[in-house]
Amino acid sequence: MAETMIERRSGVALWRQIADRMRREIGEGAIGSDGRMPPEMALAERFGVNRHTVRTAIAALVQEGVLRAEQGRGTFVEGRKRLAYPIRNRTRFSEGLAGQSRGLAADLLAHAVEAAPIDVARALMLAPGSPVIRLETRSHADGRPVSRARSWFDAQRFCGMAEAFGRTHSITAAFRELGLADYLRQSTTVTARHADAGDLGDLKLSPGAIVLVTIAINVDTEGSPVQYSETRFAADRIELHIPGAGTEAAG
Amino acid sequence: MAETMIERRSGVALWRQIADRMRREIGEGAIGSDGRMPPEMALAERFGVNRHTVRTAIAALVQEGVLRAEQGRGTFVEGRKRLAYPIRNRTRFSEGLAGQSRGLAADLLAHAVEAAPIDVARALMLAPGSPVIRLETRSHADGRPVSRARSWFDAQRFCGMAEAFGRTHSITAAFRELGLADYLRQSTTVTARHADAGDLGDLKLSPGAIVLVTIAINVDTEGSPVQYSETRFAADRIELHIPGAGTEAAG
DNA sequence: TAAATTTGTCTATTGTTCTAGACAACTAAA
DNA sequence: TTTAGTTGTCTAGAACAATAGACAAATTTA
Repeated sequence: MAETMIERRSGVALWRQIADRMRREIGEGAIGSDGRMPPEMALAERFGVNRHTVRTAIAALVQEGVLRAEQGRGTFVEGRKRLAYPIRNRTRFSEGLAGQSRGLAADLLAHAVEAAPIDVARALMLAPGSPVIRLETRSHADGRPVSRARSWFDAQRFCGMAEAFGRTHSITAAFRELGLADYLRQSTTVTARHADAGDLGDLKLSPGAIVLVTIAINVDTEGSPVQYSETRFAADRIELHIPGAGTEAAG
Repeated sequence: MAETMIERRSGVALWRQIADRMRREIGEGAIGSDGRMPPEMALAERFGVNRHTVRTAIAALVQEGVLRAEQGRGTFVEGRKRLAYPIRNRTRFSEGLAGQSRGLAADLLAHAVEAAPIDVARALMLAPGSPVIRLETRSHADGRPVSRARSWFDAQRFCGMAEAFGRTHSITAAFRELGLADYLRQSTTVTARHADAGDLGDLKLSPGAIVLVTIAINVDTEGSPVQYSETRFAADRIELHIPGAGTEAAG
């Protein structure tokens, strides 16, 4: 059934009325509060117009940066405040974003066992060329990808890492399955650069977008390195928060 | 030169943008403050659109009652608050409306010398059939007609009344030219009825409109009647205000 | 893999808005 | 009376908005 608020022949195009209304309802959280918009057909039915009219309205909001449409998946709310990703001694993906977003998830894009590159070997305190497990993961919040990480682990110590992550979708949980109950962030380096082709695809970015890159080393409670990772965050969706020195006790 | 505030392809029709803007500027007094709108061509040029587009905007405001268009004359601001026409011992047309409106004016529609009808003779304390001057006048405020009066004067005492009014466009000034320095309102009777054909034409009313009719007698400072008049006010443009008994001293 | 869901693209048609020009009708001023 | 200025009406076409249907492309689910 059609809504009452859409007026025809009013001098204001239907798509403009619908776009204005959707923007307002998104702002109020009345629609797309989970980050996902109803399908175009549902909106068309709700407003009593043709699907193409709704598409024109959506296109206007995409242009404004309010929405983002993904073929085959749906239309999502864009342009909300950046999520604050805290970097501290105990940096955990889902803990850090919990409360700020819904639909937190991480998935495994690829994994391999390879000889450690120099950087990785040095960070993990392994001999160059030692076997390491490389995990390519991607994380989502509010139904949109926010980060893409490439992590390396000592292949001997964390043998079933890829499988454990595939089951649990969590580094923390995978570590626990493999006998590592706790780990701490030893160091984090932050840089920024333009998104490359891989970022564009995996993070659904537009050409020219910026990614924040963190290079991090996690260590166990003994101080031995357990993970070296390079993470790319979509800079328009995430900001990194480094708490002051006093906020958290050192490990 | 075109205004900057009119956006094309915005989903809001040009005529709607122009109508909204004109309504606002009228309310602020920035346009049509004298009751008269610029010609359609001037508006079209100002907004950088075709004359027909301006006409659509005007038609919308006419529909709202904000404007009134008169073929051959122009477009005028309508629907403002009724002007308050005060009725007191010293009732003077232009004094009463001064400060409420601009463009006050009165013009002579017709005049004649005739034998006094019974009502008129009684009011003017003349013998029935005595010669009287009949003046048909019309008054404007804010560029629109507000009243239409038929007045009778003693033809002997006020011989050149029609000519004096024709020169001065004012009963008060005409009286003064003819030696009557001051006069007072003796009585006023108010009724209301539907506009007749003459009202429709002279006051530019729509069929079904209402006119307030006042029947008044003015007297000189001696108490002798000098004017008998029947005035028809456009009820949607004028309201009559009769001050309380204490507001003005009796003559 | 297959089916269902969802967004993207294309064609065609209809209705609305805007432009353009001409002329009629009316008013006011010269 | 004539002229200029103004609103009213008509026709025609271009640009934009909305509808309708079909199918492609991508993703998710069964």
